[in-house]
Amino acid sequence: MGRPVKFDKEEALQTVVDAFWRSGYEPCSVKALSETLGITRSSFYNAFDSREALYKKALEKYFETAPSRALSNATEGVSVKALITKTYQEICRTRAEDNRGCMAVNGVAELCNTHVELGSLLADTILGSITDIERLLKWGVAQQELPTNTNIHAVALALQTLMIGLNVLCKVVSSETELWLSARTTLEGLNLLLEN
Amino acid sequence: MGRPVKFDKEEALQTVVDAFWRSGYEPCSVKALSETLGITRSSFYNAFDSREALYKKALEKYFETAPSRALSNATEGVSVKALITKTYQEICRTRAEDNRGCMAVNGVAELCNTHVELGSLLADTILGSITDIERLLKWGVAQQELPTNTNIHAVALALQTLMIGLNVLCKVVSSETELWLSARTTLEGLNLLLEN
DNA sequence: GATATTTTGTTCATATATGTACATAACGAT
DNA sequence: ATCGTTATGTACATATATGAACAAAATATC
Repeated sequence: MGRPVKFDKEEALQTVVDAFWRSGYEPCSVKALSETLGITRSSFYNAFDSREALYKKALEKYFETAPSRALSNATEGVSVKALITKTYQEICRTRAEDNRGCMAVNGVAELCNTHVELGSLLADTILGSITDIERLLKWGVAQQELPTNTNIHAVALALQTLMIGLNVLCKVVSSETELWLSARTTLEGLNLLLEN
Repeated sequence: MGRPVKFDKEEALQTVVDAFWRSGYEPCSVKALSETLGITRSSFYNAFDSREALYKKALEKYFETAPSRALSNATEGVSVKALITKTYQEICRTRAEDNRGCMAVNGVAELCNTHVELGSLLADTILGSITDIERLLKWGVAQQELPTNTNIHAVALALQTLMIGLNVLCKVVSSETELWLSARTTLEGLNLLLEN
């Protein structure tokens, strides 16, 4: 059944994730990506329908290991404060290592005003993340970990804003300690800090 | 003497600010900018040394009217809490109007990993902003508006992170009410909210 | 080993992008 | 009106970028 592909498609996708993540969408031309992968543009177009489609696939793959998945994948019953504290610590740790920030946040900043299709896709991921945080906070109220009068939506917005801020700040402030100082201060103010 | 310039340079610079601000650095090629300005590339290169140099000038002009200048230009004696509250309200208001965010924050997200020169310039503006906020908070402590044990650096980092977060979030959440809900919640937690 | 199938390599066509070079145009000054 | 000066318009050279078209290569199946 036809000539076999010369390169590992999964490995290539990971390479592409790293490229989009670090450099953004526009700097990664089909030519540049193809050269990075060591394939011709011809093979590129054959393997991945288009650069836009590939970016979408890369974004999905990115989310498989993004620190924020801990908030989305949480199950009812966990300590909400502990989970939030740990997740933001993890964000600070990983973002301080490299300084690429979050691929989705980078994408929002780069594309929301220039690329209709990807811009709204990225916007939706942020909105979805806010919804996930709201779900988590509701559990926290239900299990009496958080005050009954907690403004779920307001706190979720504040948490998402914090996450976005950290993911951009890490490009300027590369110390994990400094990033965590920022996050910790905000979380404490929101009464969501619970270090073990 | 010599042939007079055909276009208003100040007006052109403002147009360029808007273009860089909305679309980012890379999408604004010399060709695109020249066409927007209605001049030839020849005139462009003659008027502005390079695209990079023009971006720097545009960034300066941007800061002349950025909402955050209120924090940098503040003089000793003002109510720190009131100023901070008002400034963040103003940020939410203006960012909700258009959804361009902050030109510097956009630039950090886009360029810090791809453009050494502009990347570090933009990073420095963010670091400078943190210093400005620290100065303000010190006044607040000195005039006993803020507690003596205030961790100046930590709160400044948190405020800067909030500002960055809002300036990206506004590309996704275009309601002033929602943005302010996020900002208000964080400021309240930091004990910096003082609405009049 | 001939064939169908799929990837790969090459070429074509076209548009963008940058920077330079040089001729021309439009002014002020003498 | 000529000259120096500066902006502008045009042209040149080169590199990037995209997408399609088509030939060539490499496999599985028969």
